[in-house]
Amino acid sequence: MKPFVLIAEDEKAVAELLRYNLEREGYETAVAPDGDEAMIQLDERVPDLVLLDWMLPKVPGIEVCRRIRSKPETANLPVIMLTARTEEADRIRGLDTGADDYVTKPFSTTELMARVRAVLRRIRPALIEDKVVVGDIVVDRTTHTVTRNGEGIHLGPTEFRLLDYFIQHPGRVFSREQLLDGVWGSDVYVEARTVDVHVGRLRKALMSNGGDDPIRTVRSAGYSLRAN
Amino acid sequence: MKPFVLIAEDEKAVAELLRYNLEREGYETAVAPDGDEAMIQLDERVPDLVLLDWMLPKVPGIEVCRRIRSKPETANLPVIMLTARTEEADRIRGLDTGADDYVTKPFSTTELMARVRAVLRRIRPALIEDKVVVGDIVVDRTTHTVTRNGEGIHLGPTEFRLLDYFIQHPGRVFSREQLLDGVWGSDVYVEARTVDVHVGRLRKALMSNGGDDPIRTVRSAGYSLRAN
DNA sequence: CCGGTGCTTGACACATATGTGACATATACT
DNA sequence: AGTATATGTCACATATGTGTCAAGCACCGG
Repeated sequence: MKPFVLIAEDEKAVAELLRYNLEREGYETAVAPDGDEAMIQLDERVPDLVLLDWMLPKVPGIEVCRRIRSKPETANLPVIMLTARTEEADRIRGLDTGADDYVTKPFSTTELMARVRAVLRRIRPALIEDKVVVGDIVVDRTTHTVTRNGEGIHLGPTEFRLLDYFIQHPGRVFSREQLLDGVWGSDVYVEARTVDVHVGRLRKALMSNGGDDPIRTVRSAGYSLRAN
Repeated sequence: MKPFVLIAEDEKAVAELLRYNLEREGYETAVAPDGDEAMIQLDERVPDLVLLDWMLPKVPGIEVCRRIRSKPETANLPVIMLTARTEEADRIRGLDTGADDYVTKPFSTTELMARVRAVLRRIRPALIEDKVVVGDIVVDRTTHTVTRNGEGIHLGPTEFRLLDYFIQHPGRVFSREQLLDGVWGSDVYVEARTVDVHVGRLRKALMSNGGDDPIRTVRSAGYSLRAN
């Protein structure tokens, strides 16, 4: 069962970005464009996590958060606040209200995804897979370790995140742009060709013990992890 | 290649609502505020689906629907009628005219989205699904793979797009010009004969495992994928 | 059965995408 | 500071895909 995330955010572009990234990391999502809608959806189905915009139309995010905490069935529901305000005072008020984490806009997608994972791991450890296995490759997020056929493999940070990204959806082809977005973050600018180099490094590392190439090149489309 | 939906609706608020929700779900949209405008836009570019208001200024929806059905190139175009009238008689008249579905205002957005998906899945499954099956051929867009009778088939980028295009409308015959437009893009100039070569390559690849030719040559008209 | 038109297909020159070693910086650790 | 490790780019070699042509085949109407 996929973790279900409610996105309470009125800016369409931001909501879409969140939805896209969450879904590709294997979450189920719903979007509420204002505070009222958020409350309605919360009544319909309790999510596993709420991403809550601070300034939400109709009912402000902080009020939504308060109401979430006041109802018994959602009292322990993890909430991550999104806000454009950077003032420390607000931050403290947000955490006081019971938000579990706090991210200021503009945020890096990869960072937010990491926070989402972190919060869920803390509150609902069972929902998050810490160890993913595809074929003979094992990725352990808690220890930051990769093994192939039992043998440990050393990967640099970027190669690790790259493999971690691929392993979310084995077999699926990702364009260089998607990989740059998901692995490097949508805010940094690097050449698309750089992806090739890192894929090459990842390949070399994964094949260092003699196995065959687990990454498939799809000409004019991108790369994918062999599903099997 | 997003599904393209034409919204023929004069009430701006409703049209906006539809547009917002459709675009959020990954559709491309255009709005026509009256019947004349709808007909003009239909001539310019044939959409994948039309949302058609019953009471449309200048040319009423039911008449637009009739005209859509009478033109060969739009005869099978999916149409969903929107209306405030709830009378059974109208409903029947609407379906008689050839609407594929019928939604009464006020409608729930999620319900309408579900109907849109349902109609498109029925009429043009290939637009919605990321895995399409025609006969013994399976095209998977997410993994960029093609299999026939379970055996993997390697296609170059152009051949893949060509097959993907054919599979949108199994059985339908496409002229070389249509294929150039749809597969290569309307901006590049290549010889019509080139289509022949690529069709040949696609055939060879698809028949490499011994199956029979899934593509039909229609002399002096073009090519089509055998519907079954 | 013949001629003509349209289609198929192998060859090939050219275009484009990808793989990879080298290198100059950046960053982290001691 | 000094060392080790990572990173992003480039340049060039290689692999793969593309468009065109032309010779030969298939089909159709007479």
